Amino acid sequence: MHQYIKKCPECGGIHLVLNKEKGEMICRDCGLVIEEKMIDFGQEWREFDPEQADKRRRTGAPSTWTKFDRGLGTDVGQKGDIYQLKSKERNKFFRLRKWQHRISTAIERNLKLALAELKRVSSYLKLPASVEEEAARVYTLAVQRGLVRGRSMESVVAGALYAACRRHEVPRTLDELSEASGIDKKEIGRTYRFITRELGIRILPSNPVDYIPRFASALKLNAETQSKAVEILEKAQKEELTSGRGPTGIAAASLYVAALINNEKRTQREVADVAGVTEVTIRNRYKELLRELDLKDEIKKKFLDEEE
DNA sequence: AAGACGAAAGTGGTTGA
DNA sequence: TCAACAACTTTCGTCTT
Repeated sequence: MHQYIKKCPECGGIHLVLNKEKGEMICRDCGLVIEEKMIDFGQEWREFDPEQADKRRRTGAPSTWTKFDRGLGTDVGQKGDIYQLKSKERNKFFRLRKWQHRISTAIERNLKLALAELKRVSSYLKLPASVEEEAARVYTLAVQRGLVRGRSMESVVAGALYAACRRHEVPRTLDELSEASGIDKKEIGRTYRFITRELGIRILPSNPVDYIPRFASALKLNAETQSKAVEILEKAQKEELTSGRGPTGIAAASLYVAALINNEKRTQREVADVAGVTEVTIRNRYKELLRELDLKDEIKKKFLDEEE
């Protein structure tokens, strides 16, 4: 995925994300899909010898994880043709059908419900289709491995969504997921950790920069301030101020400082609210930022400018 | 009166024995 | 499995605008 600094026509956010798999440009702020028709004709794999070519080439109907059977359902014959068979064969068919029924109903019924819930939550959060798809995939795997047993379906859905968001660098906080799904934050965190561990999904630590656009637009800060915040954030990362700290706190502090510098002052309270952290955390990060980066000068300069 | 600041105690999660 | 630990929160009193 590559990130473009480009303005979103819908919400004015500056971060558009190109998703090559789906050929979409997605706005991280509002989830607007900008160029759905963009097509990547390239292969994502390379062939070095015929054996690999055999393994890697494939084709078939497009399949999707957001349908409970990935749009590839098969039923053991229902129609009249089975009555042409001898009774022995017929019994076999009935047996197969019964088995298929047993296996599939449990999982399928669960999936149908779960995917409906998943759709609900993801549209509430305005998540792009690619994330929804990813979450559906994760959930399906979880069901097949029996990881849902003992956990509520909803919490696993929420956990899958959270994981999908992180992977696609469209992070939502646990609080937001919690609000959208009505599941306790802790519960989501727990199932999230559980299913990612069990399924061996690797997730990069979330990057504070990813939060900037959304917070900024929630605070109605202009694009300049956003860029400033990103700039500050990058400096902070160089100084290793970011490791170990909660990404939202750092993002919030950078925005707060950037807003000060750009004469778009917001109170700590306002920033804290949209970022889902407390004022205290912002203050701590903000102090560190001032101390470690030479932002003091910039703020001083700003005041000098005002006096003129 | 509202916002900013900082100290102190509490909470939940991670880590390492 | 338990204790130490860091990050973050809550709460509250004080200072500044």
